[in-house]
Amino acid sequence: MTKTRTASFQAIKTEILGKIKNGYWNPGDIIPGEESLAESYGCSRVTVNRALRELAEEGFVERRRKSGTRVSLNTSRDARVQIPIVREEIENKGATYRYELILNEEVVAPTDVCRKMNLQKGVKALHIKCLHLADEVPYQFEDRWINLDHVPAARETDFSEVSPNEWLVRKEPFSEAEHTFSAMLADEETANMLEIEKGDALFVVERRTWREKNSITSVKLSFPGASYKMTTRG
Amino acid sequence: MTKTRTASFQAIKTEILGKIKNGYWNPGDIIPGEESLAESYGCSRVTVNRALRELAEEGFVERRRKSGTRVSLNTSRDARVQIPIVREEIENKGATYRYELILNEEVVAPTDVCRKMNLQKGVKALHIKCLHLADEVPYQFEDRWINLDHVPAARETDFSEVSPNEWLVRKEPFSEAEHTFSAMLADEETANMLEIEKGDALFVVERRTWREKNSITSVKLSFPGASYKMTTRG
DNA sequence: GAGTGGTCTAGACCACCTG
DNA sequence: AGGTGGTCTAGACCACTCA
Repeated sequence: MTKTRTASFQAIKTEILGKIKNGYWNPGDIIPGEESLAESYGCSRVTVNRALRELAEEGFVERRRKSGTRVSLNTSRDARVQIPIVREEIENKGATYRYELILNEEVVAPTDVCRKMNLQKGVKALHIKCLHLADEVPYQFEDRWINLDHVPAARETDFSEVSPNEWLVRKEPFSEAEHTFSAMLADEETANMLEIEKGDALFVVERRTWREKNSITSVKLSFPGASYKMTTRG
Repeated sequence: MTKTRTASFQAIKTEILGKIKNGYWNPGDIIPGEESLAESYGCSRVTVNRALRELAEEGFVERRRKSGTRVSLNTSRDARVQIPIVREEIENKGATYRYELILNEEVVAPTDVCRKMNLQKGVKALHIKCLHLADEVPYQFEDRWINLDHVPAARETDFSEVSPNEWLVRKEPFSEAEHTFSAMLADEETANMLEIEKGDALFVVERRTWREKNSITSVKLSFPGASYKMTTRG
């Protein structure tokens, strides 16, 4: 109603969010349609549309054609996590980055890897293990499988120079990624690699990426738990 | 050029992303202006604008007035993490949720908590410990501090019935939050609470929230590492 | 079938940044 | 000072979904 002079989708977003916050509209309620809101805010429908679209992206409302826009029931919130490139992450801390290739072989993928990457049984894939160091201190142990069907170029790449992480980012950008975070105890191999004790805490990130529904890679990144923190704002 | 019949910002996004992926435009390169792209795609500038705006949000390009749009140098990407409400998380798995209050006292906050919550030394705050169970199995141990200066109502709330998590969400659902994920070994108290062994792996989420720059709460959530996974798509 | 959101257009003005 | 992105408008058509 109060037509803010600097009328904008931003102001409308804030106003609508305010009405959700203070209980004017409750979870599950349907809020007025775009047209009606546009009229009451004295702006065009496109502007209201953008405000609502962004609120929907941020999870505050849910929209459906015909039935309209309603305040989300689900109170959970999205937060953004930055998934950095290891090298950049280390260098941003002012440390010197070093990379060490441990293993690079084309072998038949074990069944759990086949499942994760939608591979047929018995198909060969590229298995790579490597270590990322910050100022010569082990920082991250990487255990990766690459789908050679979709990334054949990986076969002829010299991963002793470039880390598969960076190479893939540059050559094979992904469209979809799935990350799983968990905590576990270090097994012997990982402990040796990271120069910690077997049974120490590990922060583990498992990442699977796809390009147009084609599986590209599946990787397990292990960090010494005490040292790794990932921060996000939400 | 090839005006896709279903011409759309989406198609333009894909096309531009393709040119970034296949190296037609490299990181750091400036890509043509909106007007020029609009002309070559045979669409309006607003449509190109939306495509580029979303690519910028997703981190593929960076935009600045006057200087234009360039392909991002920083290859890191944002992913979205869902931070669920414990009860919903458990119930969504089909398990029965139960909540148990362990501790609820108003005490002088230790220095590390003061620092985290911007409290003056010697100020009292509400300290709550509680346990969330799924089908009677300990699922999450919560160790929380609430700032009574900004949330005085917490003093008179009966947290044996409502978990502080849900109570706060209902009272102040839209505060700013910061999350830190890490892995650590269970200390004795946490191990007892979660019915695991001391030294087992824990997945730890620390969350701090604010309302208008006023610190509300600081909480440490511990999960048995092997059982907790947090998934994200990006 | 009808109502709502999803998107597009053409033209316009503004705000910011850089040279 | 001028170029580029940021946003707004009015009107239009489409697509999905619910009754």
